[in-house]
Amino acid sequence: MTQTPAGRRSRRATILDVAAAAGVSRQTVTRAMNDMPGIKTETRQRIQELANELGYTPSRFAKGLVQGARTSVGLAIPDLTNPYFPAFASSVVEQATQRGWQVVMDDYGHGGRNGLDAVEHLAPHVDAVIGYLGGYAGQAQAILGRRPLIVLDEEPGSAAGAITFDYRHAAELAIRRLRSAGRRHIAYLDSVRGPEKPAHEKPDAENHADTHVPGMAGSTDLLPHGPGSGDGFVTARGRAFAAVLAESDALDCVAVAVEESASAARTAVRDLLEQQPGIAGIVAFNDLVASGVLKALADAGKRVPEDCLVIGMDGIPLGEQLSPELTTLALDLRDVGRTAVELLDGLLAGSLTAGSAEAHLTLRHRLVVRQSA
Amino acid sequence: MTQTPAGRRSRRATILDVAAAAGVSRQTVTRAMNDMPGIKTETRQRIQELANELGYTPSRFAKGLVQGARTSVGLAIPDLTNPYFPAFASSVVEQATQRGWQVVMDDYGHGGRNGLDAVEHLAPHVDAVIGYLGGYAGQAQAILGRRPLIVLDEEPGSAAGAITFDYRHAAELAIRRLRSAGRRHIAYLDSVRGPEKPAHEKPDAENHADTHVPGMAGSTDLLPHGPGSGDGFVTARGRAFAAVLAESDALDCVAVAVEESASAARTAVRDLLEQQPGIAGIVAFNDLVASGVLKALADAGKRVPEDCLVIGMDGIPLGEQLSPELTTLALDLRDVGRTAVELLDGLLAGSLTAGSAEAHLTLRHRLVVRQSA
DNA sequence: ACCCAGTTCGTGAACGTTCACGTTTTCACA
DNA sequence: TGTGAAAACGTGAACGTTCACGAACTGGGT
Repeated sequence: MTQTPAGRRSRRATILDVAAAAGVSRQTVTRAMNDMPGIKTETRQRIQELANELGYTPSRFAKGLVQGARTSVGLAIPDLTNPYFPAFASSVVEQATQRGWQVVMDDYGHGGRNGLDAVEHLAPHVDAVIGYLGGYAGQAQAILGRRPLIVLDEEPGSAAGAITFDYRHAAELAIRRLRSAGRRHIAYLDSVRGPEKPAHEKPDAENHADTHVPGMAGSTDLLPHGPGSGDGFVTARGRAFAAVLAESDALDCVAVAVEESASAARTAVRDLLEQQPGIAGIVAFNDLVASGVLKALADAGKRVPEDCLVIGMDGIPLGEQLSPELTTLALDLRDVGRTAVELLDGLLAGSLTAGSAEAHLTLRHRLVVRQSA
Repeated sequence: MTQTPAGRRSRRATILDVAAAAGVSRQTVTRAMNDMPGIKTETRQRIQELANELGYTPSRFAKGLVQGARTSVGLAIPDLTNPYFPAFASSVVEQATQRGWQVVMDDYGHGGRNGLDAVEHLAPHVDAVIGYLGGYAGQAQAILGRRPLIVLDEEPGSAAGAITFDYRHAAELAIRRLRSAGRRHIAYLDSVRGPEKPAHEKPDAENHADTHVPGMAGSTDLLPHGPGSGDGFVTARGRAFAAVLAESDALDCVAVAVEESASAARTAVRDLLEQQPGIAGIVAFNDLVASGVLKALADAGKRVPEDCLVIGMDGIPLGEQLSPELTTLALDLRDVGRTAVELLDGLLAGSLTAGSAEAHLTLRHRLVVRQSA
């Protein structure tokens, strides 16, 4: 009937091709393919073999069109290579799979793309998005329309839901630890990465800026003085640390902002120690940076924790493997992923309303004491 | 017209709802939504606003049905939490995105699922699959029918394409290094994870098996004696190491199989060193295991590399942060991901035929010499 | 007033599947 | 040999969009 020569196959086989080959109707093929009742076991097998032979695969589009969508969620992540994200992504995938959802993933860190590009890429294919967008919550929600968006580590704006972190609490834990160990002269090693930094600007690893902050009660003016200023407190984490610092008794803290890598941190701390050898405690933007700090301290012949305490942040698995093992402000990243999916589930089910207070959760770090502090 | 009350929305808005609201036809709405020519800018804007207001999102199913599929590839990965995989996954996503494809991801490591479950879960939604399936290449390809499957670290079987690794070459590199350093008494620390091990069997970290293998030329009988035997060479990596070992001059090698974690490796090596303090070189299944080896050696007061060399495998970023920094048989995981996507691209474009020799690539490790060996 | 070209918009058909029925076949039992 | 119910199978309609084409409207030049 068809003009297609036997050997070649010009277009995908459809259900009608199988039906014709088996001498039955569409519906019978449907019954065979989906293991529905009301069909003889014999014909079912015959059809399945025939389908296999013809290379027939049901069109997911036709199926979705008539059956209504299975939920598919987009997952936007800046960089899987950063050890912070895999545990989170893994947890999201696990939770979504449990619910029978599928996860369309975009790692937008490479090739100069940003969180908004990721959402634009995902939007046509998904019913919702979960992601670390780095400041594009509002615009992303506009692209998605009524479909729920869960942003992480960012104020929700117009997004349907959000998970943020209590960085003030984390800072309090770190500072309390430093003070109870009697360390007065400390440093905060921030990341140069602000929330909306253009992706193509490659930060210079050598070019870091020091800012001396004589901590004194009442002085809360520790936010960046302006764009491009030399202040070392750049990120939300850093600013929270500065704020808590200002409210507490006099601690002498110097802030340095470096590229978010171990090697950049290593050179930065080397330079810092030359200028200020008396530093007795260092809090790092994250564990990756902290690992560079440990290396620099070892280079300088300082003992950790005796001469200088080191506290990291995030609690990635790397920390346990370092020596000394890293004390860190840990986040249960699998818990973060699970919570994000639960939020989304609530929004999709209607038990939660988009933009409501219940759809904005704040999680806390806990201090995991190992060897470095 | 519709019975839907204004406040509630019972079903998704369709293109007809927008058309009715704007007083135009379907086609005009299509033109407006897809930025096609042949429409007044004024009406275009009016329709877009209206669509936004009604929460209209074009059905991806209807669109796909009429336009023909955008390629969507499934990515099956055993465990994103294992630092081996993120770089690979990230690279696959990057390459796929560059081609305008989307990636549906499944991390099947949690909840007792295996590679076959992952493919079953992905199959209805994708046009192809790339993945580490751990021995299910054949059955997975059967599920996918004519859709191409690229398996990694596994013989292709009936799969369309495959990427395997030259573990013999890696073993040669390691052994050459050990011998040129004059180390005769060595150990291989394998993983207990065989290729098709049932997922629910949780290996006991304490229960590892030693096997003493007096290396001698000609003795190639180093494969496992049977299921559950105590032989330490369990994995493809281990067996390749054993084979190369047997072909080379006498090296005294003990093989131990442990759970694939740093802590398990640590205790195993502790025990091993008590029995055989003279071990002067250790090759580990992967870098994670190697990091445990480093800890155990430090515990025992051994200096690395003076007293004992340590060589890891995979070249994950962790290795650089350890002290001493880990010498390792590195794989460029981004390259692996890129190659997998290129293979798939060739298969989809027809420039490569499924199951052909050209569709089976073998990549090699290279020895990255750092401090530990 | 007329025509023509270009612009703007509308209509039938098709994509491939499932759903809700309706029709035929089977078969055990009276 | 009917009979009736259950099993097996078939048919129109619908899902929501785009494609190919055709119709109507616009405006400038004669």
